Amino acid sequence: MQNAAVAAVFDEIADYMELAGENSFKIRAYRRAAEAVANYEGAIEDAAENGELRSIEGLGEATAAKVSEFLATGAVRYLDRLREEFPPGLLDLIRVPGLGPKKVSQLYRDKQIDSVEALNVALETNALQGVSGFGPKTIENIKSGLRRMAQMSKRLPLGDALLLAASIVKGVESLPGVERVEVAGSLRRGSDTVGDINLLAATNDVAATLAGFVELPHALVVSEQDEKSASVRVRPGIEVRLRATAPEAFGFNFFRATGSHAHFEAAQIAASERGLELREDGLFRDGVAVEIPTEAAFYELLGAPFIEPELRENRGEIPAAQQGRLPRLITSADIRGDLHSHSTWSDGVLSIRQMAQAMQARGYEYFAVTDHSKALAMANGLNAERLREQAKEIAEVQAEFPDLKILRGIECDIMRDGSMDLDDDILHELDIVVASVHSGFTFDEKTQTERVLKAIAHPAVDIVAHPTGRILGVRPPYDINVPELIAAAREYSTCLEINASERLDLSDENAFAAREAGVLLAIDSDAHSARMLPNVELGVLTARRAWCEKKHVLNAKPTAELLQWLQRPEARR
DNA sequence: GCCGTTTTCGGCCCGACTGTTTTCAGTCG
Repeated sequence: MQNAAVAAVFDEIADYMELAGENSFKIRAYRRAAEAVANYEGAIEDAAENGELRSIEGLGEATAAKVSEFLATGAVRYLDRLREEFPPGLLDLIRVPGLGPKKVSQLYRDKQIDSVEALNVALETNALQGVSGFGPKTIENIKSGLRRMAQMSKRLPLGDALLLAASIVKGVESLPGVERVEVAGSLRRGSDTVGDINLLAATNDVAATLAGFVELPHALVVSEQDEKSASVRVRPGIEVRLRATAPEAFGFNFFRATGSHAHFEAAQIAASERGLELREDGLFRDGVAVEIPTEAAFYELLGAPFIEPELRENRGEIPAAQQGRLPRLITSADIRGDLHSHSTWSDGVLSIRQMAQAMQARGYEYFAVTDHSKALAMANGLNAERLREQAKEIAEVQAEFPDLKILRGIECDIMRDGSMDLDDDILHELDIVVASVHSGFTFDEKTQTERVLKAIAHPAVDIVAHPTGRILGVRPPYDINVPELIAAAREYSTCLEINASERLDLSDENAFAAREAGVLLAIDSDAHSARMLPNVELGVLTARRAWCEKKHVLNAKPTAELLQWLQRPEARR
C-alpha cells in the first residue's frame, strides 16, 4: 500500500510551493490531493492499475499523472526539481512556530539560513537584528518556538510510536531463535508520548537475535550493544531497545522491562514486606532466585493479582491490588459510540452518510455529527441556518441506518469572552453540544480558565472537548487551571473529553483527577475521516491510565442511558 | 491545480490577531 508515500510526495510538493510563493489555490490543490490519496479506502496502486485515479475526488490530470509516475519510477521529477531548488532544511524551518513560508524564504534569501541549526546560530549571534520584519517580539517568538520544538521532537506521540513499534516487532519476530516479542516500557503502559521504544524477545539464541536486530532495515545507527540487549536509533532522537531473554525468564523480564521505575520501587517495598528481595536481576528468597514464568506469577508473590501495565505508575496500584480493589479497566470493546466527529459540512472529508457507514462498520450504536461552528471560518463552520439545513440530511441518513442512532450536534467554538459562538435557541435544538477553544491560546491562566468555566456552566453544553488545547508533538497546553475546570464540570454535570486524535487531551493525569472528582469523561475520535476512527483506542489507553471503568465514560453507556444523560435538566439549570 | 445542476472560465478557505508598520504582511486555526 503506497497511499502514505504518495500523500507525502504531494505534501512535500505543497511545502516547496509555499516557499516558492506559488498561487495559494494551487498549493491547496496539492494538499487536497495528498488528503485524497491518504484517505482513499483502497490501495492507490490498485486504483492506478484499474485506471480509476481520475475518479478520486481531488485528483486531476496533473496529480493523477504524478501518482502514476511515482508508482512506476519511485520518484516524481517535479518534486526532484523542487528539491534541487531549495535546501531540505527549509521544510523544518516552516514548522517552527512563528515562522511561515514567507519569513523562511526571506531568511534564506537575506541571511542564507537554510536549517534549524543555522537559525539557532543566527539567533545566538544576533544576526537577525535589523532584518526587516524581524523585530524584537518576532525574534523572541521564534526563540520560544524553537525551544518548544526541541522539547517535543525528542518524544514520539503514542499513536506514531505504536505504529513504528508494530513494524519493528514484525522484523524481530522473523529473527533466528525468536519465540515471542512484546512491546514493553512506557509504550506498553500507554504513555501519551514515548522517548524510547522498549521491546522484549524470548529467544533460544540471544546472540543471533541481537545480531539480527541491529541489522534490521529500521536501524540507522547502533547506539549500544551488550550480551543481553541492543539499542538502535531509528530516527533522530528515537531509540529502540531490544532485550533478549531465555523463554523461561520472560515473565520477570517482561515485568522489569515494562516499568515504570516508580512502580518497580513500590514493588520492591511490597516484596520486602513479604520477605523477598526484588532486584534488577530477579526476585530472591533467602538469596535464591525465584522462578517467575509469567507476570501474573510475579504479582502473586506480592499477594496481588495481575496489574495491568497502564496502572503501573505508582498511583496506589499495588495496595489496591493487594486489597482486591483494582478497577475493571475500560476496554475498546466497551465503547459504544463516538460523540465528536466531522463531516464535509465543515472540514471533514466524508459525508454524513459515509461517516455513518464507517461508524456502523465499527459496531457502534450511535455517533454525533459535530461539525465546527461559524467562528472557525477556515473550517467552513456552520451558522444556525446551515445547522438547520444539515438536520434534514441527518434525518435522511438516519432513516437509512435504523440500528445506528445519529445525534445532531455541533462542536461550538468558545469565544474569547467565554460565550458560545451560536445562540442558545439553536444550541438547545441540538441533541448534543461539544464546546471547544480554537483561538486565544496565549491568554493568561486566569482569563483562559474563566473563559472555559463559562462554557462548562453553559446549560446547553454537554461536553468540553480537548480542554487544555495541547497537540502532541506540536503544541503544549495553554495556561489553564485544570482543577478549577474539574470542579466546575462536577458542579454543572458537564462531561470532559479525552480527545483521542493527536491530542490525548485530557492527559492521563488530568483524566485521573477528573474521574476521582466524579466527572464523567467522553473518549472521542474527533475524526475528520474514517481513517481516524480507530484513534479512539489511544483514548482508551489514556482512560485506562486514569483508572477508568466503563461507568466513568459517557460513550460507554448504552443508547438509552446516553439519551437520558443528555436530558439531565435538574442538574443543569 | 481542480472542478462543473451557472461546465472549459473563474472561483476556490476566511477572519482575526500580532508585530511591524505608517497602512499592512505574515501567521494561525
